[in-house]
Amino acid sequence: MINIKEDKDLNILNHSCAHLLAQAVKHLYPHAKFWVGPVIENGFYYDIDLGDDVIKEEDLQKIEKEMKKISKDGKRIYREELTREEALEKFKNDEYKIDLINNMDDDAVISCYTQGDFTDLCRGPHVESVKVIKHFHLLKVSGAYFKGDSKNKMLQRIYGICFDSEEKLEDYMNFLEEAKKRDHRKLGKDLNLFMISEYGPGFPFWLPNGMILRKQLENFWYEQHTKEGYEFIQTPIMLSRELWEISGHWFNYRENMYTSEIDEKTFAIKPMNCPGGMLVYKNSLHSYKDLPIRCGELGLVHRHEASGALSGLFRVRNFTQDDAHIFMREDQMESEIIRLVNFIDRMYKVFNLSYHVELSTRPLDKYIGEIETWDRAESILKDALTKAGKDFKLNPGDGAFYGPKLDFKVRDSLGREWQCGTIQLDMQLPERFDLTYIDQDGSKKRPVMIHRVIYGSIERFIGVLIEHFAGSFPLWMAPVQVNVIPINNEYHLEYAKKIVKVLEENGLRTILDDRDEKLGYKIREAQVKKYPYNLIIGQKEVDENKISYRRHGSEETTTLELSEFIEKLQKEIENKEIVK
RNA sequence: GCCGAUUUAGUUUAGUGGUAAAACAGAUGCAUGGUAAGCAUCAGAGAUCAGUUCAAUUCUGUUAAUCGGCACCA
Repeated sequence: MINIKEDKDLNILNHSCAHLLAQAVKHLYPHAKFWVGPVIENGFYYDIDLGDDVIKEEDLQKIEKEMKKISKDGKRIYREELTREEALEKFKNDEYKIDLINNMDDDAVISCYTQGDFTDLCRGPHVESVKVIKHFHLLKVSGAYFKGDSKNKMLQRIYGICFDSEEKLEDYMNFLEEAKKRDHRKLGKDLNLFMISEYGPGFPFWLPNGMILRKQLENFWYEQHTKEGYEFIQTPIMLSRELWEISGHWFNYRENMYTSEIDEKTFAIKPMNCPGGMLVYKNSLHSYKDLPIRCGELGLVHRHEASGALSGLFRVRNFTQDDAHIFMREDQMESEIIRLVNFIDRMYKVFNLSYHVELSTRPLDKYIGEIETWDRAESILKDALTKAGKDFKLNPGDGAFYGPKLDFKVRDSLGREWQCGTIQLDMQLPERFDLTYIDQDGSKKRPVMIHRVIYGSIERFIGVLIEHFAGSFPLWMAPVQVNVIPINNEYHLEYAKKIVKVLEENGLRTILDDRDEKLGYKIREAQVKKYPYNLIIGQKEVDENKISYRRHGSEETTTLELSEFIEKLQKEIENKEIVK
């Protein structure tokens, strides 16, 4: 997929297209005022103040038409440089542009671009003429807070994208269509993986097929973490308010927490697993020799997410974090983080997921602890990443309130990024809970702690996997692994049943399609349901005592001895193969 | 939570100010031997609460959920 922001030519073209959009909007809505119109990965947008007017989806066509008209007219685009005073004078009736000018550095070059009857304050560069802006499409319209702050008023934002050929534009539109087909919400319904009831917005229900995915992921997780030296716990869903006051959640995370009164005391349902983990650590004394302690928990958390934020399995109100807390000595931090980064990399490779890492640093306002502690924690994370040989993007101010973090972001089918894994250094909780270990010299020392998840949430991770595999899961995860279809129930059912029995005895999730239907009908359904292996059992197979299979997505038929077939599948499962 | 849109059967869609149409899925019967939809019958629907109207699924508003964004975030 093309990243418009990073493609130099397309970047300029899209930026010019944003100006073209603004010009067209100005023609149709003369009172419109413009904030900013930047280029983004998927095109561009422009934020517009239309007063009481509202642009609706159907108005986009009208605006597009006006844009085409202006483009055809083919005016040149002129650059002009201004002094600050000239600029303030020129845009004196436009509070948005004045705001921009006033926020520019003293030595900034102030320039504006003019095309026909439209002038916009802009750094540029731009294409030389509006006539080269031809292959574009306005995609959506939405509200967007002025300066990205929900306390400010809402402007109207129009999104669009522009290419240098009609063909590329069409390709992109086709890509959007294709992406819709792998939307996990649609596939979740089609494949009976999960459901969300209107009685519980954001609270997913897992259906039998989805449960198998979950179970496989959980088993794999336990297996890998055991190998990595983790031990496992389970802490309560609900704990009393005092605990959340100690942890800081009560003051920093209260609006996202569900609470309840029990025996006249306030309890909160856990939005995070850490405080419970702290209590477990404190349950016994620890020697320096025992560190690092890696303590895992598949913990079900509840968070009151804003209604507008909910989205399928990607953003829900209860989810299971594949959490772990690692308690260690300061001298163990770096090696432990490097080890973790590599562990996460290994886990994602199994799913063939690509990702990138971001380092999120101290939030500007909502944080606990000392700035020096934060700085130290941030530099430890940075150094560990560098030593692990990972590139990363800096995400200033995006850390959790208790510490900086490394975020592992995975893309969905539409190119949107979702945070899955995260490594968060917490230099606050050990302090707040007065965690200690006994050092070599018998003195009490404070351990440092990491919170980390790899899947992030099992819910979100499954959502990503559904889209990533378009519902055709690797054999080891697939809810149904083998579908057995006898051609004629009268003659082949008995043999088919025998095969099903052997497959099941060998641990393969098998179903028998013995419905009284024509073969073509059953084959079609097998394809639609994306069963990985479909066995067709007819006279030939009965006579030769063999099986014939067709792999999902292929039209080839292969005939094998049953034992060979089982061996092949077991190998595919064992290796967690991804068949493309 | 904010801006905008949407809501018809289990699913996907049509249509209408006066009896709501279909495909797939479901039930029943018939048909069915080689790789993507056999036939017939049956059953099943306008989210919510109001308003306008002789009459509302259709118009207006409400609430809810969902979708696209924003803000927030795993």
